[in-house]
Amino acid sequence: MPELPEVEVLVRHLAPRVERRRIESAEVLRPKSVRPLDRAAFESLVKGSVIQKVTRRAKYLRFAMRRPRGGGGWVLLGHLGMTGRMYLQPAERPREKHTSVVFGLGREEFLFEDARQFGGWVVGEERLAGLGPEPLEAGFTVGVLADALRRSRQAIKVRLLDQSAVAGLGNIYVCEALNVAGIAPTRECASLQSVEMERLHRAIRDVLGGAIQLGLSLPLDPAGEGVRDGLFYFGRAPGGGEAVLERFRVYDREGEACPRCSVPIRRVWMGGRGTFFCPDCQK
DNA sequence: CACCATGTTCCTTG
DNA sequence: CCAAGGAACATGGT
Repeated sequence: MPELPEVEVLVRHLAPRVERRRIESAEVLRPKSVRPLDRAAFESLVKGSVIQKVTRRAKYLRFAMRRPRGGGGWVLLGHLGMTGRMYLQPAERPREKHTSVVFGLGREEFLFEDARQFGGWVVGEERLAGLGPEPLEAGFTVGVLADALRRSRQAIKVRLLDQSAVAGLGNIYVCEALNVAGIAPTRECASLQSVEMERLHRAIRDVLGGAIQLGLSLPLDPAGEGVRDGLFYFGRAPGGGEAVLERFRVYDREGEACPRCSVPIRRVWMGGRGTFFCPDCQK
């Protein structure tokens, strides 16, 4: 479930486990998962490099790398796409069938697995150009949001999805934030009043911040027993149980009662995606 | 079999 | 230049 909160939780999980470690070997099992280099060039670039720092920008994981023996620094971006996962496991454990890229860290392997192959690794950070502000940083003020929306005639749902006004929201959290803000997804950006802008600004921060807190509160890698670390099973109880935690107010809840006014949630098609909202309290 | 899916990029059309 | 819409990517779940 990789939108900003899931990536943030993953970064915080991975950083202390991989920073300062040297990648002893690199194996690209699916060439599609690395760009712009081919498999061999990517492997030789990565091999021997040290992961210095792992941070997040929008939905990207940013790995600050350094070549061995005083060599130069470079940047590797990871993106999870729709189904990507990154985790560590003992080197002797069999790899999941969709394992795409493997970094050998001695007794452990750092794996990138991606069934649909929409994600992958990118050398360099050109992809970060053009991204809007980080919604949880101090620089993301109501004024910044208002400036990004004021002149747009697009529907607010579509604009928030495209990463240039605000970075990191995906289909789920756009629906959630608009519900919390009480704004219909079909509203033209330029029509938002300043009170609505303030509600939206707060809603974006609250929804993303709350999801991060939830993610951080869940146990990851319980006893190392799972093949994966459970990070992307937010909606389920730890250990792979079936109990689904109450997470979303409107996303994937067509026909269910709006948590605020109990009117059935509706689903429409916008920006090429299913869009969930309350027809009564989102105006 | 049909339809849906957390993302991004590219292309066409208006 | 902007906006809208669709397709593509490849696979799995219901």
